[in-house]
Amino acid sequence: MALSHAILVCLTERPMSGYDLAKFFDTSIAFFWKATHPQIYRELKKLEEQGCVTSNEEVQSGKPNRKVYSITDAGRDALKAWSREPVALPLIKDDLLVRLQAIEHVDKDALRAQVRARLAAHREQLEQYHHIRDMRFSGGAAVPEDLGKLMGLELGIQYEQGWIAWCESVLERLERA
Amino acid sequence: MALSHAILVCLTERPMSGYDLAKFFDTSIAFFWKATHPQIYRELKKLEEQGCVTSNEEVQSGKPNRKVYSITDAGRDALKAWSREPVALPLIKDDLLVRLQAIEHVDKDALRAQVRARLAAHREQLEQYHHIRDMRFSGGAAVPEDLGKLMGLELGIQYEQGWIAWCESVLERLERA
DNA sequence: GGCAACATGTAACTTGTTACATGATTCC
DNA sequence: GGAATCATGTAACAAGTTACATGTTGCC
Repeated sequence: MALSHAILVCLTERPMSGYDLAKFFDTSIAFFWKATHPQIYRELKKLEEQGCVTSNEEVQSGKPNRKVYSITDAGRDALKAWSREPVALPLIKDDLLVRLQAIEHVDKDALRAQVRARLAAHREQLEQYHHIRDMRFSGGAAVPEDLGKLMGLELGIQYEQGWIAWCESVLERLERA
Repeated sequence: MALSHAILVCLTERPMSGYDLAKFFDTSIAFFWKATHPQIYRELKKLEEQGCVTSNEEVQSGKPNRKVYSITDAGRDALKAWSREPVALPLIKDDLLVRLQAIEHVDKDALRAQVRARLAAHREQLEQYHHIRDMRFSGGAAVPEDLGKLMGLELGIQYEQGWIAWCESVLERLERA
C-alpha cells in the first residue's frame, strides 16, 4: 500500500539498492515510516513487475553484486496519482501509553525505568535532528526542493521536545507517588 | 503481541463484550492503539484459550446475545509480566510526511488540501480531549488509579497542539510558494 | 421503506516481523 | 579467531484490513 510509495519517494532522491533503502529507512525517513529489509526486497520485486522501477546489477569485486533500482516514468506517474488520494491520520501504537492506562496493574519500578529509557531515547533523537538541521539547513533557509524535508525535520524536532517535556513531568509525578 | 495486552488493560476497567471493546478502541484509547473488530474477536478467542479471560453469555431479548469477557487472575499475571518487558519506541507511519519528503513530485494543490484537512482533524481531536479533561479531571487532580489516564490525556493534548501549530506554519509556507 | 445501531462472527488478503541462509572482506 | 559490514534473499509466522454474512429493533 503505502510502503511501495515510500520506496518510490526514496528513489526520487537517487537510485538505490535494497540494502541502501533498508539503511535509508533506518536513518533518514525512520521518523515517518519504518521498514525492514525482507519487506523492502519483497516490495521492490512487485514494483519491478509493475514497471515502476528498473534494476541493473552493478558488479563489484570482492563484495557481492549490488542490484540498483531506479524509478521509471511510470513510477513517477504512480507517485503523482497517489499524492492526490486522501491521507490517513497517522497511526500510533504505543506500549508505554497502554501501560500508563492500567497504572494500578503494572510494575511501577519497571514503568519508571521505561519512562527514563524513553526520555533518553527522545533526547538522543532530538540531538540527531538538531545535528541534521545544522548540517543541511544552517540559516533556516532551504531551496524549494528541500522545503518539505525541512518542514518534516521541524516536526520531528517539535515532536521530540514535546515527548521530552512530557516524560520529565511524568517521571516527577511517578517518583513522588 | 501487544494487542492482547491492550485488550487485557481495557478489561481491567470493566468486563466487556467484543463489540464494547471495538467501540472502546475507537474512542477511549484510540490515541495509543487502534484495533478493528475482526482483530478483537480473533484475539479474544486466543486469550480465552490461554485462560487470560473468561466469557459468559448475557441473554438479551430482541437484540442478539452479548458475550461478555472478564479478565482472570491469570490474565492479571500476564499483564504484570508484560509490564516488566522493555517498551518499544512508538512506531509512526505518516503518509503526509512521506509526501512532503518528495514535494517536487506530488500534486501541490492536493497537498495543501491534505494539510488543511489534517489541521481540521487535529483541531477536532484537541477539542475532544479538552472536553474529556474537563469532564473527568476538572481541577487537574486525579485519584491515583486515574493518574496514568490523566497523563496520557495530557500527552494527547500536547501532541495535537504541536500538530496544529506545525500545520499552520506549513500551510503558510505552502501558500506563499 | 431505508438507514443506523446493536451484536457476532468468517474469509481472503495484505503487511510486517523474526529467523534462517550464504559468503566475502576488513578490523580488532 | 571472531565480530562487523557489505549484500542478497527466502520461509514461516503474526498482525492488520476489507469485504462478506446474518438478523433484530428503533427512528425518520
